[in-house]
Amino acid sequence: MMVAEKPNVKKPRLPRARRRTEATRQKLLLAARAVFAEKGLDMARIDDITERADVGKGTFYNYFTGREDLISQMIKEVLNELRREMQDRCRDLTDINELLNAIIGVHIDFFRKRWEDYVLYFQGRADLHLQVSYSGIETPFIDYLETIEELVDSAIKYRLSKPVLRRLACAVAGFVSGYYSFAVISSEDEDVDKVLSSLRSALVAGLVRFIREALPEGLSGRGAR
Amino acid sequence: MMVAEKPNVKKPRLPRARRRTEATRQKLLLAARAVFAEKGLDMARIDDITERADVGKGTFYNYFTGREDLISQMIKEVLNELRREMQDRCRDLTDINELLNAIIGVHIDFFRKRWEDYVLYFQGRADLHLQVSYSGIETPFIDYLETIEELVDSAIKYRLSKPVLRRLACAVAGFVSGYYSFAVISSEDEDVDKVLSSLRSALVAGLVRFIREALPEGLSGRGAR
DNA sequence: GTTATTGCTGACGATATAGTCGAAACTGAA
DNA sequence: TTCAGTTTCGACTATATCGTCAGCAATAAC
Repeated sequence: MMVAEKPNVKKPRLPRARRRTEATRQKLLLAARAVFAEKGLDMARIDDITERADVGKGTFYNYFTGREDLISQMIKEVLNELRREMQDRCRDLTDINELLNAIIGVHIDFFRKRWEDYVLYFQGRADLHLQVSYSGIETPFIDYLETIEELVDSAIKYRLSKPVLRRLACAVAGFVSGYYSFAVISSEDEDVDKVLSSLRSALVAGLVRFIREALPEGLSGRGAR
Repeated sequence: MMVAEKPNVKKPRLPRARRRTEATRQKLLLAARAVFAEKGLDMARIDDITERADVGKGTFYNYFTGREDLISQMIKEVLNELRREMQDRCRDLTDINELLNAIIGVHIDFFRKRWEDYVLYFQGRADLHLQVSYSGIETPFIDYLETIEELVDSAIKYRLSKPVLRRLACAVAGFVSGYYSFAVISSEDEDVDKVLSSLRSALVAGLVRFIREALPEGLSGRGAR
């Protein structure tokens, strides 16, 4: 007893150490999320992050080359999670109406549960408008738009042109984040998500009409219905 | 000849000097606009601004107590102009459909002509989500929402409740800025404004439906129509 | 137990930026 | 011209923050 499987281990590749370092990385990311939501991407000091993560300052630079790297990685991760959730929830929706509602719904749920990530998403997007911003931020957002496009595209029989799909994606993504950002600052006691849901159908109705008009002839969703 | 009106001047209050200092202030504001659009609110150094305005550093502090003050004033001014243009263009529109289209149209025109102000608008809004941001920024945005609400309210016979109006305002403002922000980063060669206009009617159609449902009974615009 | 490797630390040097302030330039009036 | 009031200037100080690095601690290998 208590003997076997030692000789054949070869290289389990530092299982415990590996877990430990991954934990530190997560501590840093978690701390960064909080600090970013508190002070913004630019005003957050590295010291703030390491102190909140309760690690030495040097440790930060073991995991990231600097603030730019950190932000780029975080945005990439957040957007990937958002994309994954969209894909999961929309996997087999073929009705365009349902699909759009689902896409927006995913965003609502996502933002509600993860305020810090929403702030990151918004701040990152704001930086996209600048002439000099953090590098490596743009492509994740493009990929994110493309995911929406793919979902819409696969739910529509007739192919929409690339530009039209892109417009739809911009409209959906823009509307949700835009509405949310205003609602959050102006209606304290209201249940923002609930309300957003009611407006959601308004937008969806409009978008479906937009799609119908963009199609060559009738035929919107999966068929005549 | 060349004599009169000297004794009675009292104090025209330095008309020329006044103009001169106002010019300096404008130089600073103009420079700040450009620098903010280039580096963002936080990363813009005061030196950047004064240098671009071609004034000494100390001059900056003659006009503003610091960066916070500058940003607060700029956002206030930009939003006031936006509100004024909305009020001008929507003065006597009583059809809710037309009105919503006009409101969105004003935003499109405004943003197109003034990229730096759009960036400022967006960056400022992003900062509203933070726990610590520039002070004095929030109320201008609320006022701006309320202007939209007033316009909508005055175009509808039946009174909508305050929360419903607020939701509409958030939807309109959020949609335009949100769509714009994505469109601008993703479709280089496209005419963003043109496209936005086409999507605009989609949103408006949805919103009008939303309003109809929120009303006690029929009666949407100025009458039966 | 000893050694090698890897991860963690926080004080430190270098740099960058905010805001100040006394002097200079300018303005309009007399 | 002279003068008082006002505006501008930019060198300077104080401070804040970055990123480094030499040493320490924890872990894995032997």
